[in-house]
Amino acid sequence: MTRVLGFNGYMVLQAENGRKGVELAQLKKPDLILCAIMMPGMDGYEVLNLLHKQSETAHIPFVFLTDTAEQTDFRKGTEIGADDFLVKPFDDLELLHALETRFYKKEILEHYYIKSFLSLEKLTAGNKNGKAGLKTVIAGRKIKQVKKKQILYYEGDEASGLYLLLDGCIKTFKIADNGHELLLGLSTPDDYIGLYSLLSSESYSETAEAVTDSIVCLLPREMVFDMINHYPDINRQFIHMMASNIREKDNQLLLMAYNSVRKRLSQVLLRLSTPLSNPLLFKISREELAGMAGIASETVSRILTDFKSEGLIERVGTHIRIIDHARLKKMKD
Amino acid sequence: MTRVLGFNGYMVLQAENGRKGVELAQLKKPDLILCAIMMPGMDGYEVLNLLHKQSETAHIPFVFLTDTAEQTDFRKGTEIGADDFLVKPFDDLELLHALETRFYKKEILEHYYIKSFLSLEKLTAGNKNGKAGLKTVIAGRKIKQVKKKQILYYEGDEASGLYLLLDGCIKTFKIADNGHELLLGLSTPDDYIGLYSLLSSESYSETAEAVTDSIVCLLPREMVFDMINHYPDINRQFIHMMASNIREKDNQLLLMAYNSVRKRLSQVLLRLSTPLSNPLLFKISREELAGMAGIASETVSRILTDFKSEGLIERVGTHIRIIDHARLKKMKD
DNA sequence: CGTGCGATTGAAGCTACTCAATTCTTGTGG
DNA sequence: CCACAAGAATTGAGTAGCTTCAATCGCACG
Repeated sequence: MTRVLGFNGYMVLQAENGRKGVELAQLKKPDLILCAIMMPGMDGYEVLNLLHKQSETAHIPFVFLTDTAEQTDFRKGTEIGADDFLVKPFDDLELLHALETRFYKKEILEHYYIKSFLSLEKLTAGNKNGKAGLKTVIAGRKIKQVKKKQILYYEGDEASGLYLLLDGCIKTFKIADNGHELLLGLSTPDDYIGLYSLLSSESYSETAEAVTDSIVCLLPREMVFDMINHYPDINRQFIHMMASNIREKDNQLLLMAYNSVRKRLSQVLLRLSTPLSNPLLFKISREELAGMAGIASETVSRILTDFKSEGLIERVGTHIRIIDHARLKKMKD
Repeated sequence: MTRVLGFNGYMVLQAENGRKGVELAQLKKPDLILCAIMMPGMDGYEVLNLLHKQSETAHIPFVFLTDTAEQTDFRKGTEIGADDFLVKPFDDLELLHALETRFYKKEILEHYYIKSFLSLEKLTAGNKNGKAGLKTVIAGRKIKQVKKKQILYYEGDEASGLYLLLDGCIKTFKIADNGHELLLGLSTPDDYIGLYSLLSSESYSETAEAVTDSIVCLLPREMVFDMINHYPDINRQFIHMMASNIREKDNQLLLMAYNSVRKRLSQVLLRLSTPLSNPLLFKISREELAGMAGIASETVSRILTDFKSEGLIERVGTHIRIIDHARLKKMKD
């Protein structure tokens, strides 16, 4: 591989084991890292983990090399921040192609890199001292593309960090014994995902899945705690976010407990109509609506038809447009 | 009044208006304050509010003087921390009696004063520097008795502070349109009440009512923010408390949305069995159980009878004893 | 020792769920 | 660009599970 890459104009540095590889990466800061998963001593996951804890090496694209025979935990790798997997046997062309697409994608993500910086900067609005410090703290954040329906993390996974959604839409949900899923959050750009799990324990308490193709930025666990401890503004924002969230959940709890599905669905529609880009027209699956309101998807269909005939909403294809916002709000039980 | 009190061995200081009264109180730190509600310029509520913001004057017993004719907002007064009301016309004996009971009660509450200090100290466990500072911060907290069924605060009231429950039991709930109430929290000694409302906005988002006679300690708004800003340990504890709370609420939401009332009630019973002093035997009204599980109280009765015949619980009078903890946990939908 | 509130039980009715069939959308391959 | 298939949405029928209303019972408190 070293030879092939050298012929093609790449400059290659080698390390004979995991520990030396980490040291080399920290010293030389390469443009990309290729790393085997199965290694004696420190394995690939550990290498990745270590490099991601350091802000100077966290943003370097990281590609795992793995054998077909090995049972590879792709999910684990993706979650802790691997960018790609190269499965042996692969020929020279495949190798080069993989690296090229990786570099190409990195370029695309640069745009979002700036965006994530702006979002994070917002957190410290008004705080002059230490802003330079924040820059170095957040310099090492990792930007990741998530395809539609791809899982960001599963309930029970180790909470590796906090996700900042830059583009797209991500839902978090829990699954009940009977297989129904309840949507807990529907995140839009600039929202934080997994904050509560990160702050309360070691593992995620819900599953996060991309509703549409999305771009997220992963802030590693340590970085988040650093931010909270060193930046009072961020601290305050997080506290405020959590406290507001609790109030909202209390309201939802009340709704779930004592209101008809009609009312619940109307509230869900209103909740959706605020944050989304086009405030009155949006596309969402019945399944998802059902998950948000805690009802069966068939019932959603029925009620939406009722709402339509009552002139509250309009259906444009599978899109929904809210017509009578006021009357929807005043919905009786 | 000055004359009567003087004859009876009290030393009395007078102020001609609200502003001067505040200054005098701050300067002389009296053992008790008598204050009219209706006054030109600064009214009694404002006086009380100002004095409660200062830790040196916050703990001084405060008694309002009011006319029968005046429409007095007793609730508002009690909530912002008044200890008693003297309604004119009153004779000398009534005046003296009121003051004596006030001083007597203060003495009783001294015991709880120490207890509240210990609770607060727990928050800073492990933090050595600045503990002395904390002592002065929390020195001015106010201890209050709340009788059974008395309201601590109503939903919508201005969030004047955080309550630390020292003794008794307090429930927080919201009321649905159809009149049903949903219990959001059942606090036992050492719990904080109203934290989320305080941190997220100006007003309480739920109602708090004493289930049994209780003793609470009011930490004024400013004091709480001071504590959060200056004591990283407290900050961390609060963040952790909130994050855990969110996770718990998510679980409840899931339960409410997709589980049978049987399962919901079983979970509620389990939830009750952990924090209470006697872990397996407790007394709670059907109404309250219904409020926690979000179901009708009649249904609670029915299900409890079922549980009993299935050997899961036992009813001793109106008390409930959990027999088969394990089977209750594994309850199918 | 009575009284009143809370708990229990019964009966009836309705909401929203499940299962199943049909129609509509969307994405894919030729 | 169209046809087709797979999945999503809608509609229908039947029913379980809870709620509501109402009557009776029993415990706890003064």
